[in-house]
Amino acid sequence: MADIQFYPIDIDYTTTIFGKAVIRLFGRTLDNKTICCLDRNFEPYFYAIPEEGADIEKISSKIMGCKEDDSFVTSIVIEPKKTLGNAITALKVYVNHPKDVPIMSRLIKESIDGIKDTQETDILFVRRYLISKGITPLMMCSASGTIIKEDFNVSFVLDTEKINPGIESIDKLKVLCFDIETYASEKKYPDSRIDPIISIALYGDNFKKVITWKKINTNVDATFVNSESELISEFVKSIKEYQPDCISGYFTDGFDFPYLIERSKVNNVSLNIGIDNSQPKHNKRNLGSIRITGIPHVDLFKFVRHVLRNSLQVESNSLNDVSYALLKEKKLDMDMESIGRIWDSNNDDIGKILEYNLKDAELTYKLFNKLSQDIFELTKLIGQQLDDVIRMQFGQLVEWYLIRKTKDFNEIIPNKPGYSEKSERLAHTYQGAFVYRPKPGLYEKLAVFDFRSLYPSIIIAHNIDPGTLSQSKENSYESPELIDESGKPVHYYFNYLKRGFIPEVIKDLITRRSRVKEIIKKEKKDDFILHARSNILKLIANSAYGMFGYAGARWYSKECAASITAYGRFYILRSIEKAKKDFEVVFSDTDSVAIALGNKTKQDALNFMKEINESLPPFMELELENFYDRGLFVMKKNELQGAKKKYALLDEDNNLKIRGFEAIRRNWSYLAKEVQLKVLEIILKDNSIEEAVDYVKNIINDLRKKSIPLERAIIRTQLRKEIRHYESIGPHVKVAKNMMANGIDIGIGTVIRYVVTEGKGIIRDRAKLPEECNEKEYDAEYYINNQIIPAVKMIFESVGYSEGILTESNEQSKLNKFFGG
DNA sequence: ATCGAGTATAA
DNA sequence: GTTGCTACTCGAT
Repeated sequence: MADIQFYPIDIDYTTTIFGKAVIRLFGRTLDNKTICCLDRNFEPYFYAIPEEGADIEKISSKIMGCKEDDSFVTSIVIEPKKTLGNAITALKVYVNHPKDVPIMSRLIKESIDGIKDTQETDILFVRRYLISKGITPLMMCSASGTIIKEDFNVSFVLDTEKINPGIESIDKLKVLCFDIETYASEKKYPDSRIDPIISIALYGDNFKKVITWKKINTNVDATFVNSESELISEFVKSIKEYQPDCISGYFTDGFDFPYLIERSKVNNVSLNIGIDNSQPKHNKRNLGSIRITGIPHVDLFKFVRHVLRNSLQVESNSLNDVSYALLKEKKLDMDMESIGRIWDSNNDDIGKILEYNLKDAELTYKLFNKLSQDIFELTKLIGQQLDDVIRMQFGQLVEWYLIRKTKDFNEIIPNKPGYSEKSERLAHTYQGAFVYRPKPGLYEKLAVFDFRSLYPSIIIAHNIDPGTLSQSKENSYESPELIDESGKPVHYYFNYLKRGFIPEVIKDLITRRSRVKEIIKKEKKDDFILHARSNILKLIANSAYGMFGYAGARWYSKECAASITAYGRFYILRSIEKAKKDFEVVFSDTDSVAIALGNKTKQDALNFMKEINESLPPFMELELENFYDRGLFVMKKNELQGAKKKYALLDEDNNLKIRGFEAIRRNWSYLAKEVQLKVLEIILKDNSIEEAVDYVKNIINDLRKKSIPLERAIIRTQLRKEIRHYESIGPHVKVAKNMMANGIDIGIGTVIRYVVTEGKGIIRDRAKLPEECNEKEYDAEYYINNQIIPAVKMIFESVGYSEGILTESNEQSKLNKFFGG
């Protein structure tokens, strides 16, 4: 008998020759040994819900007799459970093997009278194991059992009798990052069936290596082998020697691993990097992801795209842009078009490829270290596997967080909606947030307040949950009046005597976030990790609201969603009314309100906030977001009224906060964005409209003289659907079609870059790839009339510079003239 | 002019 | 695979 303590890092299951499932927990002991624990004592199960008043004994014995091929029920336990807070009696049906769950569930529903439904039939076995046992990846477990022999790449394997979760967590994983370079013919995307891998770079703790199969002279400390097949073997060998806890890369799900897998097949060489010497596999359930047995595979691209998307200000999620944003470091310059030519030359230029390759692996390694704390936090919060969690989107993260919490509430996890229920739900919408229409113009001395986590705090304060939703007013919170779909005013009621599952769970999230924010405030840290963590908690809490309205969600409830936004409108409108008594209200959006101080003091503003807070229920709070010296609000295009969600603020430290403007939108040219930003800066910081006008005039002149580089004229637009599905062909679709015709691989999500060139006719016919343009081919007049002027026109008009110009006909050309056209 | 499709952003 | 709100361009009519 051996007793050990270890941190589980990766978990999966296999099937014995007797057809039983065995959980395998791969991890590290406290004394840093790599180990594997086998747990044969966990059986898959699901719930069968009997109809009211059904004869449970009789049904149970019928279920026990269910059998189909080699699938069968092993035992049944009658359990008191809850569904949305209501007590029920459920039958916990154990089956022989995870694959039997859907089979037995279907059979029971089809063939046994008195069964209303089955639930929890789609919870994957490993996830089920973690939840049931209370085991959290990266958090210590104690286990006892006997040490047995297995041909795994670990110190020892424990055949576990007992396993229990602990508290302490691992703070560092030994990571190995890698990147591959492949051969490519000119202007062609590499084809994994034909084009070989030419080099692989690895980067870890005190470890770097780059392998290639042509011998050259280079400063890079490279490992030379004789062929691609030796290259792959050397890669495998390096991983086995390094013994990483975790393998990471950038876009390795989408490129490096699929490529390696294909090339190892072509070369007939094994890619057996798994701890059990298995090869990496495409995950059948999560398409486009690659799993390695025993070693979490973290494709950082997935994490960046799913989780950091909103907190990072990047043009794209490419390794280059993300590295620059997070590390202030860029990739090495390399013309990817010439990579094949360099390789074929057989000369020492190949060293450049190796340097470039190694740098990519290094950047990934640095990114991993930068993000690892966040990734670990998220993993522990959600309580699922590292390589699962980094591939989840917010909706899934919230759902799995909730699923894990059901155990504490004895709740049965609701089923996902079927196709017809989902379509039914999709047909229903509800009203969202309130947005105040600002009066255009320049303002001095503003105070901006916002409700701390508005929707989550509303959910907590009013116990909003599908389970507390009640027909009667008695012992209930009454939502503000809202208009239902038939146009009738209604109220919804939420019982406050029942314990709301989701409100309680969200309370936990908010409390955690408050703690993080306190640290940031106290230490005045501009720590990216703390900010991101706070962001993660906020976004997960906010997504919990979104989930109520999402048709595919398990805890969908339109009534809850509609009540939450109704409460939101109620509280913000009430705050606006109150503010109006003493201040001018400038803008408001969902959870924020801005006031102009006028002849009042900051303290007056803070007193207003205090008053509001005294009238709020517990857990809701209005906070000071910041004071601003100046703020600019603009009018809508061709209209005198103010534009919503579009403003620029200058704080007391001279920082600009810009929202909604073209300057921060991707699908405008760099030039227009830069000009708009500069104009906002001159007006807000230097307070000189004339200077801003001069600046724009100069840019327009430069454009006409073509002294602005072509690169500034590039417009970037993302493809949001398959090209063949487009009804209307805009410039970016046209360019995309041309690219397709030239054999360039593009699809949903590709960001298309184009430049509008000179000539006659509609814009799409003049849109070209930047690479296919001459430096001066761009259409200066297009950029003046369709990019620069629209971007700055309403700014100037809003500060009264060319008042009245809007009412004149043909104002475009007039403004054009005004700028010296 | 006006409209629908399409893209993107704020919260 | 979170929601709803808003503003804008381009192409079609």
